[in-house]
Amino acid sequence: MAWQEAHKEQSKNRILNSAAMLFTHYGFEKISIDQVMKNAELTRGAFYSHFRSKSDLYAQAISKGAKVASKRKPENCLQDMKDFAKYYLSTEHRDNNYEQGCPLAFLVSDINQQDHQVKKTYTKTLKAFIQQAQSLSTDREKTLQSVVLMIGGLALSRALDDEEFSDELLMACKAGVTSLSTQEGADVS
Amino acid sequence: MAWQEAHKEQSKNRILNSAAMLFTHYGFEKISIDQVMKNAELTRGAFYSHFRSKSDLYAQAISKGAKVASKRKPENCLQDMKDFAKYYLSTEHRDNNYEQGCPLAFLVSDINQQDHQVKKTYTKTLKAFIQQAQSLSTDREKTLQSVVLMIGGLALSRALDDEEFSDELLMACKAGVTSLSTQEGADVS
DNA sequence: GTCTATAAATAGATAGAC
DNA sequence: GTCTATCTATTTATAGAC
Repeated sequence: MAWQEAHKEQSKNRILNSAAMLFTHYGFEKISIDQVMKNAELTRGAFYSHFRSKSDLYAQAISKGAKVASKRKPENCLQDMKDFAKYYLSTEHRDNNYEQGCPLAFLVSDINQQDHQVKKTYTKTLKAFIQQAQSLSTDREKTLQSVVLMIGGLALSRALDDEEFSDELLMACKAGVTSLSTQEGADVS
Repeated sequence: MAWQEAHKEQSKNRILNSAAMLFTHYGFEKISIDQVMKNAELTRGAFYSHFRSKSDLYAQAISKGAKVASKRKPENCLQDMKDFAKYYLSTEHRDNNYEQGCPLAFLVSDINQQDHQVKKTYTKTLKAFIQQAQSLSTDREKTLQSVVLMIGGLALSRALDDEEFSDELLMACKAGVTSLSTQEGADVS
């Protein structure tokens, strides 16, 4: 790869990381292109050399953000759903103590308002997320239920003003995922 | 009540219904005060006689919207969770064929970005929703899991670009709620 | 209480220099 | 590719007439 291409790739990555962080922390509509670029240590004018529009950035940031969140999870998470849920439904994730939260949960109800490309990318990202969870399971229906308990539970817990209540909700969802994966061991047909 | 007060109350109700409808259909940030007022057949200037700010309207619209959604549900819904889930997780609700969708699901990931009053109202509204579900159940943890499957499942299904996949997700959540309420009958301790 | 008019700020996107 | 400067549109909120 030529020097110029490598430099461009590097800039684009800085913009994407900046966007994924800011969008998950503050929401897509609340963040301007100017803020994204300043955080990436660039200026507004340079933006359009990398993306066609703010919406184009959104789609790519969702994909990127989910990959980063995926790499962050603990090593033993791939062993069973229970460990994965413990990480995903942690208070640290809810309170966004990581650099980026999972876009699937943090932005879920915003996606319906966006254009085709954003919805398409979100759908693809959720499918990959389910695929990953499915590898720890045999029953697709139970996998879907676990995924909804995780993404939905995290999203709901973030909307609440009552920490004790929010904690209770996270715990109930973790217990739900555990229960679903335990049922699999003793499958009844 | 004097005529003037009754008139004011009527105007405020028109604004609230307009806002609850537009916010759930198009999102809070995408809708301007001007659009809310035009839909309520009033002009922008009149808005501030009823609400202190757009955020104030948001909080009250969430509360109002949840009440309207609650009144809409079929008669037999109060009998068991299964019937309630069938209504809540229907494709009609997902596709927003009603005048207003349930704000708890339609706006869930937007709430975290709003001010204290909005989060407070959302929390109170969710608690009332759970209270209603709790009356059909004995196990609080299972009630919370069912509520997350419903609100989270509906929110997720709305973000998807793939109708078949979205339908599958709704079905899995309905099955999850059914399974949870069936487990209650044969409680194992 | 409702209207018209306007203030004041911010946003997405483009133009042109280097 | 990145910069500064600017265009154009939209927004929340306020002022003052009726």
